[in-house]
Formats: sequence, C-alpha cells, structure tokens
Amino acid sequence: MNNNKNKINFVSILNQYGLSKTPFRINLLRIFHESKKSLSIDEILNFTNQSINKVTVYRALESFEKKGLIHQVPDKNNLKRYSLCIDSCSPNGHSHNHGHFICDNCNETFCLDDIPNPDFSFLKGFYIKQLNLTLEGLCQKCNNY
Amino acid sequence: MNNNKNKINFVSILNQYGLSKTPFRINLLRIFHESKKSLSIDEILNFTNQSINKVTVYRALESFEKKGLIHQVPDKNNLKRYSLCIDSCSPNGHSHNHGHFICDNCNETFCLDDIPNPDFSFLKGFYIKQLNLTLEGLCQKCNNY
DNA sequence: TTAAGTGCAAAATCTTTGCAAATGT
DNA sequence: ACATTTGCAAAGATTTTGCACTTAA
Repeated sequence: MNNNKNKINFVSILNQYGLSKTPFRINLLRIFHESKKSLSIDEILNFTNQSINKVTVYRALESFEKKGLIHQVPDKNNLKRYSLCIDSCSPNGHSHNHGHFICDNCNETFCLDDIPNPDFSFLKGFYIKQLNLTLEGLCQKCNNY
Repeated sequence: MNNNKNKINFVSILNQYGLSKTPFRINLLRIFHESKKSLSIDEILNFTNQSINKVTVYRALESFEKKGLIHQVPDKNNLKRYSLCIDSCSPNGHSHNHGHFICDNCNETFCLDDIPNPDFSFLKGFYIKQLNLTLEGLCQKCNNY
C-alpha cells in the first residue's frame, strides 16, 4: 500500500520556505498542521514536550511569519496567535481570504477556509493588502451544551 | 436658530447606559464621538489633558464595554483598542456588522460602517454573536504618498 | 450614606533583547 | 567555517490588582 499521498513532508515544506530544519521547527510545523486551528504561544508549549523555551517559540513564530508560512490572527485576550497560511503567501506578502471564528466559551480560534469574499470595491482610496474576518460566538462544540 | 439637532447630549447617553457621569467619563464619551475611529489607551490619554491616570482609563473602558457602549477592536500591536458601538448594543450583548480598516503605515484603525454583510448561513452549528471584519493595508491618507 | 470612580504603587502578564553555547548548512 | 537557532536572564511594555481617598447617586 502506498500512503505517501497522506503524508506531509514537513522538512521539505521548511526547505521550500527557506526555514531551518531544526527538530523543534519541524515539530512546530507538524503541530500547526495537526491542530488545524490557530495557536497561541502557550498552546504550542503544551503541544511540545515542555522542554522548549518560550523565547524559542516566539522567535520561531517570527521566522515562520516573515517567510510567509504562518500569519497572525486576532485573539480575544490580545495574545500572539498564529495560523498556517494558504499557499499563496510568501516572504513578499500575505494574502488571506479566510475568516476566523473565536469562541466565547472555549476561547479557541478556528479558521474558516471558504468564506464568501465580500466586495470592498466601494472603498475608494484604500489599498487593501489583507482581509481578516473574525466572528465571535459559540463554536460547534460549545454550542451543543 | 435651533442647533439642538446637531448636539449630542453625552450625559444622557451615559444615563441611558447606566454609567456614572463623572467629568472624565463624559469627556471620554465625547472623545469617542469626535474621533470617529477606534482608540487605544495612549491615544485617549493624549486627547485628555494628561491629568488622568492610565488605570482610570482602563477601568472606564471596561465599564463602557460591559454596558454595551463601546467594543474592543483588533489592533496590530495587540494593544487594547475600542470603538463606539452601534445603537443595537446593550449590556446583554454586542452586535456589530461593520468592519475595521487598520493602516499598515499610520497604524490607525478606521471603522467601516456600511460593509456588505456576508452570508454565514453555511456555518452549521456555530452561534454567531458578533462579526468583526478587519482589513489591513494603506488608508486613504497614507496611500496618496 | 452607600456605591462607584480615582490615583498611586505594586504586581502580574506577555513580549522583546543581549549574549554565550549549541546546532544547522 | 559560518550563519542560524537555542537557552537563560534580564529588561520592556501593557494590563491588572489592592487600598486609601474622593466623588456621584
């Protein structure tokens, strides 16, 4: 059986984005891909084996963002919080057309991949580089209780 | 001539929202109405005569938010930043359908009052309490240079 | 006169910076 | 070899808390 289709080669992704392939950074990329949602610094620390320094997380996220692999998303408590970028992002710029849902109950931020893209052509004079759409309320899980 | 139509009675607004009518809080509400954009704590301090304590600003904003008079908006530098609410907000909840534009150059946040309301009915299971739409780029002023 | 707002100082959080040691390329 | 990453400690920045005092209702 060939399972290669379902495996993500994190090392080659880091290569592609010009990022160092240290054990932690490979792990960090894996965590982003597996969690499928945005992550705060403390959430990342919990997903690692705790032996990593917080400063290292800050700096790795900074590098990932500069290279266009992740992007910052709004957080209810004004924390740094990041999500994986879509393919069209690069060191030259980010372009996202997806929204984020922040749950009032569990505080998690979900990426909404396929939102209808609103029309902002009425904004004369503004140069729109990036769109961030944030919904707040109750996520599917918290809404069921 | 009757100019009452153009005057806003800040005291009665505070009354309406069950907020104390101290000199500073009356002033704070006036600042929000006059600036017509979102404000950070330091921006508010600059608009006052500096004789007010920063902690007092934090606590006034907290009160205003709880009563539904203002709401927090995303800030590029993860600072606390607030905007006036629309009329339909109250202590029972906020409901905003306007967006915010954050300028990459001057860091100001503008409220976009009349955005086309995207359709999120496809979000099964989510309870949407509030919509926040944030655009990033260059504002009209910074885009001209 | 009772509850709420204010100021000051101090604590708590989160993030950034500097430098030496370790690791990646 | 050389540049980058990491860890530790310390500094910066923003926000929150405690307590006495003042002001609003």
